[in-house]
Amino acid sequence: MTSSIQDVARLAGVSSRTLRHYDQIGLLPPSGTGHGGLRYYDDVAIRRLQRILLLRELGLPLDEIAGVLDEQTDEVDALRRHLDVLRRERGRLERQTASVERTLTALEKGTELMAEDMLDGFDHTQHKDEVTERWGADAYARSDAWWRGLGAQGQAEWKTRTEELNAAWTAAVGRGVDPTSDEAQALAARHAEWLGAVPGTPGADAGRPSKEYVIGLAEMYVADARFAKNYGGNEGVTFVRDALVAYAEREL
Amino acid sequence: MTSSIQDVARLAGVSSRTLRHYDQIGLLPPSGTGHGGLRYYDDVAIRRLQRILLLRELGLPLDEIAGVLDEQTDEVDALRRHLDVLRRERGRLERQTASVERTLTALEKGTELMAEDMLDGFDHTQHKDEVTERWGADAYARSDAWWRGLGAQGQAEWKTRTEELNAAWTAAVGRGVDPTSDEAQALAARHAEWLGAVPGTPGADAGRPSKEYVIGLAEMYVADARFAKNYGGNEGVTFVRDALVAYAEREL
DNA sequence: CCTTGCGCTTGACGCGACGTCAACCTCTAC
DNA sequence: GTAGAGGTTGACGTCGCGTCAAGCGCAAGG
Repeated sequence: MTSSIQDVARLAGVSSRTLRHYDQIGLLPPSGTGHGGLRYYDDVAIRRLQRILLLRELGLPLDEIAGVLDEQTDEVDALRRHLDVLRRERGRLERQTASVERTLTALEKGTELMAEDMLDGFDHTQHKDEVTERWGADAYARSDAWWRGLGAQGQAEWKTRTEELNAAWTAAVGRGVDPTSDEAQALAARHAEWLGAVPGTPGADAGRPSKEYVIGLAEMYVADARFAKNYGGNEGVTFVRDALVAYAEREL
Repeated sequence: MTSSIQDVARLAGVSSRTLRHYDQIGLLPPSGTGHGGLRYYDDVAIRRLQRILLLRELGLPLDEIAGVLDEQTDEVDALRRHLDVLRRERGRLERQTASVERTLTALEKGTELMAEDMLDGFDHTQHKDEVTERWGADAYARSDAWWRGLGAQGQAEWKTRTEELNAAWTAAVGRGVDPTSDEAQALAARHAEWLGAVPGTPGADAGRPSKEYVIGLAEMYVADARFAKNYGGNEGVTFVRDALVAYAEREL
């Protein structure tokens, strides 16, 4: 009892292209070929196809399936390895979903804030006291003038970037990476560059903030509870500090 | 202040190949090129890169990122759409993980059973009563002889296929597909073919089980509590019955 | 002056599992 | 004779780059 490729395809719920693909890669050669190269499948081939489809349904890559079916690999082993892959992937997606959700709420909060008083924005005047106290009223005045000069559009854009940076930090914290890892250091670089873009910050004229300023700010982050909620709790804010300090020591 | 491609790559924690790719697809053209086509990036380009990387980190495809950055798409909209994609993908992975876990335990249970009395295997003699009662002692005898003739290896393989079929059914139930969908019907086809492979079943000589046998068996599945746990509870077993009946009416 | 080596360039293939034409063949029915 | 159904092989596209391969410009060392 042999069947044509379309019959098999309909029976198994796959496309004929898939069957020809499986033939091409040697996973499921037809049991025979007729006039003009037509492929014919007997019930042995169909049973092999059904095992292939089950394993494919479980997400195994085709070459793994080939290994399992040709007895070169233990099925239970292959499935266990695959389960690891699935779990990691799922974890990645969970973290990514959470990141996107945080970013969305941040953006929405940002647009709310935008409708209110601009000067209550995140990093700018919220830190007025610290800025004037540590770096002088002059620095604050320059920073404030720059902020006003941005205009509504520029301020909104700046806020967006600020929220993005926060979201990136909390995402990195959530992934549990090391503060000295390339990833965290890249974030620290972005953070420093972001700081350096504000004319009031010491060293901004040279294009990058001064080492002392960055380290001082980083320490202030852990000392001030208001920052903890911006960077994902105590764990998050110490992570940010460690990354920033490491970066400042190395690059500034 | 312009930087070379390597400087930017290190700063941002990506490869230079990535930057050239972004240039190629028009996502991030360098701010200028020098002698021999060398790419130079100013701080505007670097900030654009940083926004790109943040959005990429959130899992957005590059063309979506381009749309967002070039203001052709609303950022919040894009993220919300993306969040849908992420959630669906995560759900798929969760179901897949669960399927693999069920299959693994089924396989392990199968190997345990194999070590015990073979004749206590799932579908064979467990149904002895029903088989003899409905289809006669003759059918049972032929089925039994076939089973013994399989030998230890063949019996083990048969059990594996049986467990796989069960796992596929419960997976389909978990995904909530329709009993008349192509997917469920393909499973029903596999189920019928599996039944037809046992010489004792009516119609097996013709290569496929008889319509009445399949429907009768399907109804028996919902009537007998022992089947419910094999196919994922009451919901599962009625699903299996519906799919099998629909298939038998159409194809047998 | 020549070589070595670094950093950069463009160009191209590879991955995974097929979808989707395109161009052609074979058989049947009208 | 011709249209149509169902098959064939061949090749490109997907997505985000990694990874050669071959070559160019420039600086240091022989």
